[in-house]
Amino acid sequence: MNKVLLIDDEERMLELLDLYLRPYHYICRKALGANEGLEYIKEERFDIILLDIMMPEMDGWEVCRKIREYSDVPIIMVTAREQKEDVVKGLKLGADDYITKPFDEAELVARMDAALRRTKPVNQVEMDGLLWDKDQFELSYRNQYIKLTPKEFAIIGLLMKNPGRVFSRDQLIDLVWGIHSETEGRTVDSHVRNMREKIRDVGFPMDDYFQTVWGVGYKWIKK
Amino acid sequence: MNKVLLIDDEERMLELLDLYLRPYHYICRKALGANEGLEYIKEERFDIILLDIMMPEMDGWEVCRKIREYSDVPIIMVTAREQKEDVVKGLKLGADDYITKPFDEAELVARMDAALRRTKPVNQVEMDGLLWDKDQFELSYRNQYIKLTPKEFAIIGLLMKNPGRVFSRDQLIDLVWGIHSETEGRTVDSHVRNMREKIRDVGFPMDDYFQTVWGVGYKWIKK
DNA sequence: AAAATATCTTGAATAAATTTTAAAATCATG
DNA sequence: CATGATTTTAAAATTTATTCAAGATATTTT
Repeated sequence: MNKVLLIDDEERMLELLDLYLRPYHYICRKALGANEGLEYIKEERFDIILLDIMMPEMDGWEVCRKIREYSDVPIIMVTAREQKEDVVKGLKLGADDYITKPFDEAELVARMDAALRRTKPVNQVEMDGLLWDKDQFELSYRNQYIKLTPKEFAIIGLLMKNPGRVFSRDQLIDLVWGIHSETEGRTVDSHVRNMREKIRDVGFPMDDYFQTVWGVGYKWIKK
Repeated sequence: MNKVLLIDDEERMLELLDLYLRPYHYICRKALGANEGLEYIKEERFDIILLDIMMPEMDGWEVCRKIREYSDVPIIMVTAREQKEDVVKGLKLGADDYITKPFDEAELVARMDAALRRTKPVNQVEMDGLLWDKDQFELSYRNQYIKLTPKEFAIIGLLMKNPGRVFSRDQLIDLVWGIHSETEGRTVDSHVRNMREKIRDVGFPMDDYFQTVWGVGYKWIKK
């Protein structure tokens, strides 16, 4: 879940954005106007900010500049389609991207995701109690620590970060070992075997999540 | 939305390209220099790469060659107007196109669009609720997963991607098995039979879509 | 620097699933 | 209704995955 701050002078627009984002991995706080927005920012930490450009109290660029004085939080500017040109110039002032009204829901979410991704690498993934934490080099399930080797840890991390996607053995070797590796496919199976055992041992339903895709590779199920 | 990787040794150029592309259907990741670029490629999948030719660490062609060792992602080379000649030779090394500085915004986008169109494979098709997804190696109907074998999956994918077109058994063998296959036509029937059963079982009206063209082959109906 | 330990890689045996084949039954078409 | 094409069926052949053990590498400890 990511915390979004919406800043706009129109109540209606705040409602609309909130409604759009609710079904996704975003939780909105609504600020009516620039000043209220700046207040919130001082008190609370946000993952991303959606900021209207045309506001009466203070224009969006001014707000953007103020935020940038003390924070690198990603900012996406919101503008009417017609003012596109101005924005391209304005982006140099520190915003990360912009989006035009009326919104395309998919585009909005895609741009927000992208902005987040640019600023925040994925170092943690959690799935039904199984927690992968890159910073600590630790995989754990309900507070039980699972001791993995580096290869095992990298493989499961890659899969968990990309649920649903199948990786062939060759792809895994490229991504985990590096593209110049001479290691052959069967080696992956060995690591997979050891990893499966270790993770099953702590009671995690490994087979419901980590699956062999016959003739293709392995994948982590998207729930 | 398409993910672009920009590789250049000048911060300024990265910013400029990013600004140009933002208003379009492109999201940029900026890599300062060849090594950083290669790092990103290892970690992330991109739809297209914009690669500067003149870089200190490693020249663009070298980077291009390295990428081509394991990926078919479209690559567009970026060069100063004066070095045009060299480029034409160099394109043989695996790049898809090139563009000269200073940029014409429209041309840049047009060339990128064209490169994508040429190389971007279709990885998803949907027909009346039946979804074929190559990345996930999954066929599903109304959230029911249909377990297919690799051959079955390839056959139905090919047909669904080419609705209305009839494929003879020989054509299917060439396209799915590869042109050097010795497999004979009757084998296709076997796979077709198994596939039909599996897909009917989840309630999809298979026979309305997948049809035998008597004396010729099989086709997927175009709606 | 040597020894101890852990990890990685490989090959071979076994198990599992898919692919192919062949033959019988069915079907579509003139 | 005769003919050739398709579908069905079942079993054999082949391919792919898993497991296991042992040797090679790499890392840590002494």
